Amino acid sequence: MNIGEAARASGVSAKMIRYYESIGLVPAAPRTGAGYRVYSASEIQVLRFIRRARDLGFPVERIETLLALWRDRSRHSSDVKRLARDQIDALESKIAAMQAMKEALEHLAQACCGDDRPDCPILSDLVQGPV
Amino acid sequence: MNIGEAARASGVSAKMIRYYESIGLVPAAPRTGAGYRVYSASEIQVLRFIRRARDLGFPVERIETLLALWRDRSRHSSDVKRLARDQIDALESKIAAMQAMKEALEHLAQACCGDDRPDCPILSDLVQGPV
DNA sequence: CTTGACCTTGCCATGATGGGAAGCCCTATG
DNA sequence: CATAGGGCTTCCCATCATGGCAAGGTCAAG
Repeated sequence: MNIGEAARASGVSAKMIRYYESIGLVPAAPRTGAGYRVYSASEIQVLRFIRRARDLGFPVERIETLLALWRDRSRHSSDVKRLARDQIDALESKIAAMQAMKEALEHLAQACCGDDRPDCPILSDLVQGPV
Repeated sequence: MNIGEAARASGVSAKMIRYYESIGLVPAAPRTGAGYRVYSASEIQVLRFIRRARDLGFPVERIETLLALWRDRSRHSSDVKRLARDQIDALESKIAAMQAMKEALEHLAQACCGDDRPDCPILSDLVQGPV
């Protein structure tokens, strides 16, 4: 299986597969005589694992740990759960920060009549700071 | 006022002030004979404006537009309001995406007993995909 | 044998920010 | 007056994960 096919099968772009290889997240794929990377079903599984972990917002660095746990048959599920909780916490704090921005903006937008006149509490707030 | 003082007064780091100048977000500051940038109160105001807009999550590119509207005395507040609404929408969609990640993870974490045994629905999900 | 699709590597760009180095400048203190 | 320390300058590098492009090799089908 060539890299393009592996990309289609795993949902990870060929570019990213090469990148993951370059940073050591996945082992270097064997090559054909012409230098083409060759993938088998188990590699596809790993790539899909990575893809799904990325979809859950895990940074690549954490995925390394997740993969190590996955490979470790004597792992403790508590370790996996802790990683998940950490990720949940990270997401929560980002969400909270953005929620705060959104609410501040909503307040301002609500106060702005949004017509043809120049007066605008949004700009006033930006220029003089929150009251 | 030197750049360090301007940074302290505006809450924008000296590094960022130079960056904003380099990308044309703020006009080039006048220099002393020795080449030091010099800032006056009105520049500080602009920098503070930028700082607050960044705090509300506006990307620098949008701030350029906000600054233009601010300077334009014949602006329509509706234009400002539209930018604010766009930013609210952008924040909302990012929040929604992260919220979805968080909920998916919470489901998984809830199903993981988190003990010394290796069995873990989180890893199972990553490897075989959401059911 | 040609054509088109695919692969390779390598470089550049993103966005906003920080770090650091090399070197110049200013001020205060001894 | 000399020197030390802190501030300024520019320039380069790194982040994080991803995409794009270009030059060149490869493979398969017609």
